[in-house]
Amino acid sequence: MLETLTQHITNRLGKLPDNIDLVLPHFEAVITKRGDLLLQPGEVCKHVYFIVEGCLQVFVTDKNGNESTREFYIEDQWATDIFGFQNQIPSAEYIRCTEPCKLLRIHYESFQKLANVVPQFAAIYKQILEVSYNNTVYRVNTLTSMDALERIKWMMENKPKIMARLSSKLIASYLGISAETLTRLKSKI
Amino acid sequence: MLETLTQHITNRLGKLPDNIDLVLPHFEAVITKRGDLLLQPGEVCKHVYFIVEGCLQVFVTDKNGNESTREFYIEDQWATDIFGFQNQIPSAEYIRCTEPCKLLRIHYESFQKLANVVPQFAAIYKQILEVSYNNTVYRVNTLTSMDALERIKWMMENKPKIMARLSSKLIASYLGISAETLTRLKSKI
DNA sequence: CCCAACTCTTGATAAATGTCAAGAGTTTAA
DNA sequence: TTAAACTCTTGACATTTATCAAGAGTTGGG
Repeated sequence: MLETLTQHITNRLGKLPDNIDLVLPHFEAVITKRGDLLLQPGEVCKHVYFIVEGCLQVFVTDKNGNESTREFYIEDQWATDIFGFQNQIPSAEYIRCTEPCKLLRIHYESFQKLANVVPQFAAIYKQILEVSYNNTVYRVNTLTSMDALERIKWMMENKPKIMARLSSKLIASYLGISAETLTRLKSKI
Repeated sequence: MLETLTQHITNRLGKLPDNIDLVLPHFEAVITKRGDLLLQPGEVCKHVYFIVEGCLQVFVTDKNGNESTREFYIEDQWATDIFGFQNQIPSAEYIRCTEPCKLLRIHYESFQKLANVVPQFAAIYKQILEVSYNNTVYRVNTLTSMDALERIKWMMENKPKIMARLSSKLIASYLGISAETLTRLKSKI
């Protein structure tokens, strides 16, 4: 599994950093089942997860227990509750495996150490932070400026893999609509 | 105006950095009128703005021309379209002064130079990026998991200054509802 | 200081989306 | 392999929110 991570780092930096051996030992393999929870509200998020295989759903629940998905992460991506992680404060979110997963996780202390000691690691973190922020900004703008049908079309164009891979219920929870509305509107396209 | 920025930097770093004189000369004062646009969709965002006095609205428009506000920024905050700025690509957003403003702006080239040369500047940027990302994550979660009334209450508790300062129309555009709905629901609290 | 332009509120109505229910199809885990 | 648990779709209906309109109040730039 570490080869996947090595490849990911190489791709991001353009070359294999010579200090890669400082980085890899800090990662621990985790094998999960479908439905496993990696984080629950109130819990302090101790890890950042790199996805070798599988899919993670980051979500919250409302007063009625309905789930709203903030983001899905798949192969070659990183998932965590960044703010809770960086500040080591209780999270408001769940992280769940939507399918059996092969993950590599790095603990808070290791992460901070690498970020301070290995400039390439800090650089990758900054890259990911900027892209994540941008994605979330985009998401706010789609949620406030598009109706349900437009958001569905947006997702089909911009997240076709996610759209094809996950159940309607999960997709609907990402789009901020009910599963029934998703079914009905899809037939109008 | 530069004193305000100096104070801001001191507050964030805990002390006045000794290389502050490397930083300040890169900032240029901008005085605006109510309604002035600092950025329009399609334009490449060349500056980051520090608000000494006033309020900036970052928003998009939908197919009908309705405005959706992504964020309001007030005194002692920074505003820009970070992704468009960092990648120097055309923006999708507007930035507008909701009132006459006193701003300090820093140009893209200067910003990159300082981020590379002055570690404290890079640190503040990282801080702001993390907090901005967190705010936006929170915003996605409120937009998808709360109804209009809950979002209004959330805003009254979490953004009371913004709520008191801006018109209903602007508040509504931030909450993702019409101004009429805001009026009606406010009377139910 | 004044008036045109904006703002807030309220009503009537329309449109979008949610909720509940039920049946057929599909998947999963023992 | 099979039963139980999900999933998808559709219908009927309820609820939320938007839209359009109009009048009273407020404001800010000349």
